[in-house]
Amino acid sequence: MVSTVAQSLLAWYAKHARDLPWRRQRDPYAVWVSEVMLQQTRVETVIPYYSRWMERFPTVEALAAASRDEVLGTWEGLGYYRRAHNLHQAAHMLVTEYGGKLPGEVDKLRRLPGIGPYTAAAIAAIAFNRDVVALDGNLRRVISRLIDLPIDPRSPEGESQLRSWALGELPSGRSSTFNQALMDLGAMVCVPRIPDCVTCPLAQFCLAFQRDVQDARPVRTQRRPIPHITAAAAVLRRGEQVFIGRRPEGVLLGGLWEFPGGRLEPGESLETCLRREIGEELSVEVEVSAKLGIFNHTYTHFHVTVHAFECELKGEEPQALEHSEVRWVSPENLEEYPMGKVDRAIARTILEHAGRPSVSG
DNA sequence: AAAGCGTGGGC
DNA sequence: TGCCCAAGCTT
Repeated sequence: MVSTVAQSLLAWYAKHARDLPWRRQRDPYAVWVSEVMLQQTRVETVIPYYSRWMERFPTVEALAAASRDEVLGTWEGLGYYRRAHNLHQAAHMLVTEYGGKLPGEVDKLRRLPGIGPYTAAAIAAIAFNRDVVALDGNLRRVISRLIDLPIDPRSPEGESQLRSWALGELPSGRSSTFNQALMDLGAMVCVPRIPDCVTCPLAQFCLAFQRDVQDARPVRTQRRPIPHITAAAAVLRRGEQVFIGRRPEGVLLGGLWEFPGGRLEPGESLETCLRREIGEELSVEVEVSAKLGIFNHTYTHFHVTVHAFECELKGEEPQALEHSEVRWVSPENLEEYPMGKVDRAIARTILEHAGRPSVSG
């Protein structure tokens, strides 16, 4: 028995489903890659990354065989770099434990790094058509409005109400379509701001619409203000080469390469900061010379202003005290080393100073 | 269980 | 401009 809600939803989806690259086949690997890329990331942003990724790593085996820098380099710019690291790790596990095939069971999927409750359910539903609910931001918003949920949809109680509603409406054996239809409805009609209730196929079932409180659903939780910090970075030179280090795993921008440096402490000058940081990280003394530039950036939970300086080494060789790996590289080769936004901007500036225009803006 | 973890786009 | 958001996971 298919509920009226499901009937209306699936009829709408039959006409309006988005044509997305990862929907053109039902390869579990492709579904997995797309789901991980889509975590906290817009569809339009993901599409070009997804295409490049599937070209370079078309199978679990190809991904497992790739180098860390190939993987991170393909991911560069997408953010939340632990996702790429986890994808790589999970590919190794899949090759050794599952013959390179993704399992279709939620509990087995959950054991792979980077696969949480949502992604496990999404793969099980979309790729294997299992009768499970993949509760993402879209479904939380759509269902919060349908049932006029007056509490935080991420709280245990809110989550439980959303899930039991969805399970009750889910047409058995059509889970793949049902879940994706709710996501598309959330992405195109039941959008966060100014939902298009006039064209919504579920308006007749929507309690928030009937009560005209759709703008107040889902209920929002408060966020904390984010601080602003100042930092200094050093471009150490040895002849034509410059110094970079790889950030350790599990920290901000883990696994990516960077120019050494760090956060300015209260009352400290930029020069003192840089000499202190280089001493702590690399156990060498430097002389701070020309300023290369000032770079602003916003991360998830703080803003930063980075002052980059050319620095001269006094004799000794830098030690990798806080980096997992360090290297002297020619500026024209910097591109091969995956970096976050700020360090990539510094790298481009170095190239410009060397009289080579950056590749793109 | 609250906080850390990127980036780009819309208004 | 500054803030909010966009298919979450981990500790």
